[in-house]
Amino acid sequence: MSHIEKTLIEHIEKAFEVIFNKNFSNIALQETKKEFEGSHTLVVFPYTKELGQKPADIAQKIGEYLVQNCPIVEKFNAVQGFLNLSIKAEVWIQFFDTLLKENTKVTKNQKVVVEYSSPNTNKPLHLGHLRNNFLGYSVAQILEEAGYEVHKTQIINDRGIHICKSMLAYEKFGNGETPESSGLKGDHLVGKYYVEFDKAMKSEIKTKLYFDIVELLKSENYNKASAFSLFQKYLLNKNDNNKFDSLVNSILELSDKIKDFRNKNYISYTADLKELLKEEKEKEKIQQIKNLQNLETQKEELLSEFEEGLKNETFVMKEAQKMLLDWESGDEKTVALWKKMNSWVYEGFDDTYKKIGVSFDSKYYESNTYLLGKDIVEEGLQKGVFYKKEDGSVWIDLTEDGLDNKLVLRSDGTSVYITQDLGTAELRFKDQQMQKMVYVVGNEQDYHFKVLFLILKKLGRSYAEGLHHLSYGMVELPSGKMKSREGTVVDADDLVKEVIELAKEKSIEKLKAFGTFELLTDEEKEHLYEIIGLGALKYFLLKIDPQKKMLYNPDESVSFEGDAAPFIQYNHARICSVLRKGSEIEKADWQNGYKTLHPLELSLINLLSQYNKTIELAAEKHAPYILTQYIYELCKNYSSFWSECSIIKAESLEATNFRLVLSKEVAQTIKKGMLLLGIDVPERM
RNA sequence: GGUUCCGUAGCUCAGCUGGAUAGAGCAACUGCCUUCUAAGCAGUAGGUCAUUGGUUCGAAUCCAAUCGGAAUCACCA
Repeated sequence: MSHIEKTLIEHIEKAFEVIFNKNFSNIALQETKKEFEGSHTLVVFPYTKELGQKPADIAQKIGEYLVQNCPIVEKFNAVQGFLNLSIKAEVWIQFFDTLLKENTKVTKNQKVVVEYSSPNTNKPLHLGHLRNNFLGYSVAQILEEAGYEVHKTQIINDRGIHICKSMLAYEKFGNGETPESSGLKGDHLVGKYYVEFDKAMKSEIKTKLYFDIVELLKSENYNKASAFSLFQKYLLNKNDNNKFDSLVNSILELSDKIKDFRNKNYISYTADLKELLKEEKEKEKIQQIKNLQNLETQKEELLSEFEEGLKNETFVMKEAQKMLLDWESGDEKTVALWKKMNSWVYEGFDDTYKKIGVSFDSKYYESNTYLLGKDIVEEGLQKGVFYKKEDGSVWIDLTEDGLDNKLVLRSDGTSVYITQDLGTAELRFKDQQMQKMVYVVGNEQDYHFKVLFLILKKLGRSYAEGLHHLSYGMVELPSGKMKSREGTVVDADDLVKEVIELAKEKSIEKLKAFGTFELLTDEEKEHLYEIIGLGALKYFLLKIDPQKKMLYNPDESVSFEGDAAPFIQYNHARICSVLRKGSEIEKADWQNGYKTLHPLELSLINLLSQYNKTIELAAEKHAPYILTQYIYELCKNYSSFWSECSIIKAESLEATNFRLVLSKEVAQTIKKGMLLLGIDVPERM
């Protein structure tokens, strides 16, 4: 709380006591809305009951008292139950002066581990990873600014069936290709073979027979017997047993039901459910349509299960699964290939991380941690937190906490995802001794982390209370979700390149217009395009509340105007420009000599004073978007100030000096804040 | 079906620990570069805050129900 607020609150408490003979302890002020005069507002409604007077009267009386007795209050206005207070200009100027001198950075004496990025090593990073990376990096920076000791880390998913797919395809079709020979970035090369695998699997699956079966199952005019005979033939080809029998049976039964339902109720596909809903009539019909839709959804689900099942029966898939087993048993050749391809991927990732300006203090690999956690399972069993089923699998009952029963160890004694994460959390704590830990992971894992944290709590881990899942929504395209299989992913490297190119285009004409083009070396220009392009992209991704899914429209691209990074960077560059010009100007004692304060100057001082509070809030909520809002607000105010108030040619030397100092402070705050977002700001643009 | 999250201007989003006439940006329209960088400034227009009910002096905000959308509920990771 600022000195001004404190003084006001003290006097308001006093006023209540003197005028009404009442004591109120937790008095809160709020910012005055722009349309009204003043900077601080007391809302008096909460006190009306106790005081038994009209809100406007209370406001009036307290206002009068404050003007008389509180030395910092200049004047007031009372609108209904709102008492708006104006503070004297010299108080603001003095306040600003102390603001410049004070250094309020406090240390929290706590360590936070921030985990983010966590990619798979079978394909390159995409737009979703960018959101994750920018968020994680920025949250780490903000926590550090708020006084925490921060350790940035990631866990790399470097093992599993997905990597084996790339490896297998590489073995089959790679012909010894390398990043050097192909000119491809390592992660893109490996990603290419991941796609190759998918192609191979699909071509294996796309036999006429397969199509016939699926088509038959999808349609409603099937012949049950022929469906079965086709199906048997297909499976015979695959030399497999008839484990799909029941699945196919269910699908056929559902088809029957749907057909039946249609015939009985005469429902047509064309019935417009939404129209009916709007008019709220024909409720019966609506219900029927819903029932039908329900059946159809069920059928679709079974069908996709069937198709997935068929994929697992392909030769390539079997081979990939064998490869995984080989890897797990430490087969030399497999491990060597795995190492080689992973190293390509890491090189590619490092390039990308470097380009986008994120970094890590440590890395964990799942190949090292996937066996962890079994001792915790043992501990849990002893403590009675877990229980064992007859088949040897270990579970935890979370039904009392509103969750389900959850498996923590397979019946064959191997780890599952959550076992690993338990073990990894324990390992992290051993390594870092942190009080808090932030996992930056997509919201499809909300349930997983709920369970994870709950288990650690039940096991009595000291660090369990400090665990936080920073869950963020998926990045979607106008066409819907990004799917690598359908080729609708936005590749991180491509996007970064595009956005820098775009920045270059826009910048060149601007630079020429401002006469800056000749002042910069080619190297400086390239750097400028990069920080503008990347800045725009980062800001675009960070300014949205993480928990919301966000829409990325490639056609509209990333914004360079308005609420966007270039506008903020532009303000910084502009200030630097005026500061260069102002450095020649004679000094003057603005602290005592500058008496009148423009409303925009006042609000700038006010905003600058809120920096620490903003960081604190952003750190507490793990929310960089709170910081983007603050910086944008600051810039908008400054921009208005810029066009309203002349700096170099101000009305007095004191005014010029004051405005130069004010501008410098704004520029520094912009720079500091933007760096916490991972965005650099230029001195010329 | 259970759980969680979301629904605010044509579009993308703020506001949600209850307070004044619900705010920005984009897109549209009007002005403003002979003056510190116009990636800007000033303005116009655009809203049933999904719906209904409740709590309250006061609800976009809190509670309940309903409607829409998403995620999740694997001996996958």
